[in-house]
Amino acid sequence: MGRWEADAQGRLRQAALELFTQRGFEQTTVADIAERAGVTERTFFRYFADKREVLFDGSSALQKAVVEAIAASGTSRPPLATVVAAVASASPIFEERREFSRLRAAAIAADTSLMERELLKLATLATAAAEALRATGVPEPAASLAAQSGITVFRVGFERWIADDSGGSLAQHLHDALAELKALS
Amino acid sequence: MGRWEADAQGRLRQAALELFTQRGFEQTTVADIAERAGVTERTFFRYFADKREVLFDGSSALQKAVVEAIAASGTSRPPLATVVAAVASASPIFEERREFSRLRAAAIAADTSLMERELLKLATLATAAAEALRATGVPEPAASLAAQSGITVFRVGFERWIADDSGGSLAQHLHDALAELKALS
DNA sequence: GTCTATAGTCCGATAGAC
DNA sequence: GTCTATCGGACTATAGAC
Repeated sequence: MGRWEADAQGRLRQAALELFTQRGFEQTTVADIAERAGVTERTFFRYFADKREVLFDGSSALQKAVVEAIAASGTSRPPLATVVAAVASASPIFEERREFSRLRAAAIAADTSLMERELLKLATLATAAAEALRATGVPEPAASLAAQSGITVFRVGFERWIADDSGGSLAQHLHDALAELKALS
Repeated sequence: MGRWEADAQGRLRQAALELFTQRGFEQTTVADIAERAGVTERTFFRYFADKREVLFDGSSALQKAVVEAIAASGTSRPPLATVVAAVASASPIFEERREFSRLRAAAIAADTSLMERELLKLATLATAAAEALRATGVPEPAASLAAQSGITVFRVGFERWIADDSGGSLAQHLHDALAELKALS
């Protein structure tokens, strides 16, 4: 064991979420976060490219899971159902951390610049999903439309899961949102 | 007329697009833009809340047009078709400025932080469209799903219109993208 | 680990239009 | 005089350079 406490990255993430929740994103400086985590400002920027990124370092794992699920799904289902099923297969990532997910979503909803970053991550996820669909033989523009619509289902289903106090699962809310979207056409 | 050249805001917008196109968003400072427009940095921030916003001050006009078109459309059509028709009715905003639209889209595609702002504006537009749909009696979650899917159709149709050198109209590309999305379900 | 450029805010000052 | 647009300078935090 070294001179420093272990898992500086995890402590920074936790400190940031607490401070953003208490006093808001703008009222929190990187120096505040670093101090609470017991490191210097410089160390914060070693782990996170910018101040917002501290709430988003899990998004690459989600993207990896979704892309792999699409690649493994074959061509049996229609592409929109494939994308939603891929997201649903990754839903334990959120179900296991419901309170964290709730606090994180509240912090993002309260700050416009965090919302921008959230939308960028979701758009990047949609682009990766579209590429995975094309690799299974889905042509454009169907691949992009299915991928972006699948992410729309995720956004709406996720929002309702966060707001649902009756214990419904994220997977169930995703399923319901997909059915609603299909009913629109 | 006065001491100053007229339309400082328009000159700033034009100067910004030229500089972003030539050397990129990050390599352009606000001082550069202000200098080219013949004003000071301080004046730039009187017109635009931040450096990115200089490319987005038309978005409120688009949102107003879309919301009014939805409100005027009644309940005859299904909600997804209503949203796409509302966006299509605003398409002259872009058709009349195709070269500007193309340069602006290229600048946004080349810079991540401009893409974040673009996504935020589109999400805000979708939220406003959903509220307009609810006002015509469409319940949730159908209103949010139809609004976000309508914006997805806009994104895909717009991208193909920009890339289309054969003279197809934006309205036609929106119509085609909607048909493709319906075929996915 | 220090140093610096840029974004963005705040206060006030000034010059012309009406 | 009042209103509006511009300008000047000091200031903080982010973020990258050295």
